[in-house]
Amino acid sequence: MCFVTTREPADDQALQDAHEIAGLLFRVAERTRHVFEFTVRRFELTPPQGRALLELERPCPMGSLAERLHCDASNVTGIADRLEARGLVSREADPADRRIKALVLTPRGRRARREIERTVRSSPVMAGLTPAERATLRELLVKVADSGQP
Amino acid sequence: MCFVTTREPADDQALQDAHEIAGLLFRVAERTRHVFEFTVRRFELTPPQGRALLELERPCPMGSLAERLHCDASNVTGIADRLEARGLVSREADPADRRIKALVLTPRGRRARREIERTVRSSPVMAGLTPAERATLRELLVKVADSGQP
DNA sequence: TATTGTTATACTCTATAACTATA
DNA sequence: TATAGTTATAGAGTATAACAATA
Repeated sequence: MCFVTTREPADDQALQDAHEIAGLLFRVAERTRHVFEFTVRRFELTPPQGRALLELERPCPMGSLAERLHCDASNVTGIADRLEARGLVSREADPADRRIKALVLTPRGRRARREIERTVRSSPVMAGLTPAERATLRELLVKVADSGQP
Repeated sequence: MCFVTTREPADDQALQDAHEIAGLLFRVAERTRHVFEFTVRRFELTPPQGRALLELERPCPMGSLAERLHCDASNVTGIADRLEARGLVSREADPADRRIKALVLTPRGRRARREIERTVRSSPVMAGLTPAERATLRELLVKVADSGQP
């Protein structure tokens, strides 16, 4: 019950799969985004603020943080202002090059970060998979996450 | 070379996998988000505008679109204003209930939507997988995408 | 002169609340 | 009165450009 085309039906199928996977990844990404927004809102944080906090497991110069967040350096000033105003991070000048200011989590910031990370990692997004399926998904996602340019 | 703990080592491993998968999903989601932002910027659209366009494969009342975008209805007014100003959508009042206005893609909006969808679907995110791996990933993502509340 | 971070500006997204038109 | 969409408002994210301090 299957009319085979005259050229590379297997490739066509692979292409179809690729398209569908991209669409699925998009859906899952949207859902992850939504769950993250909901998560950080419980800490009265916006998504960029929450992402900044997650990136600050270790102290990080503001410019480098801008790169990690894929945004202009000038934005980090405002984000850092708001996090600093709430006592979650502090600016610390680099003794060697005083132009550089690193953002450092305060004890309170560390607690918030730990809670957010814990919540994100226990997110319900992949409930409904068996342990074996999760292991397989893990392997495939590692490949996906590592492929291409960051 | 493996000291087994006294209680459910398999469950512990499953839990570890779940945590790692959540982290990986987060990374892949971030990357997908970034690729999408880059994609729609080539059309001089913002991510919410691009997402709105993707949702408008079929005409859709503004309130329903707000639900799909997970935002307040008042935001859709502005997004629709900007898309309409650029000739990508039009508002069409429902003859049966004239409070309802559906957003409808213009021919130009359909072309833009088609291009964006094509670009998203051919995104390089899952390059580096074999056809068999893609098929497996597809199945698992279907489960993930369908599990839990939307 | 080049780099790091800041400030000024403008635009968009977002939620809340008050409003209009329709039902 | 209830609902769909709008408007007003305020806060936040974003990029660009001009700026200060430091190198």
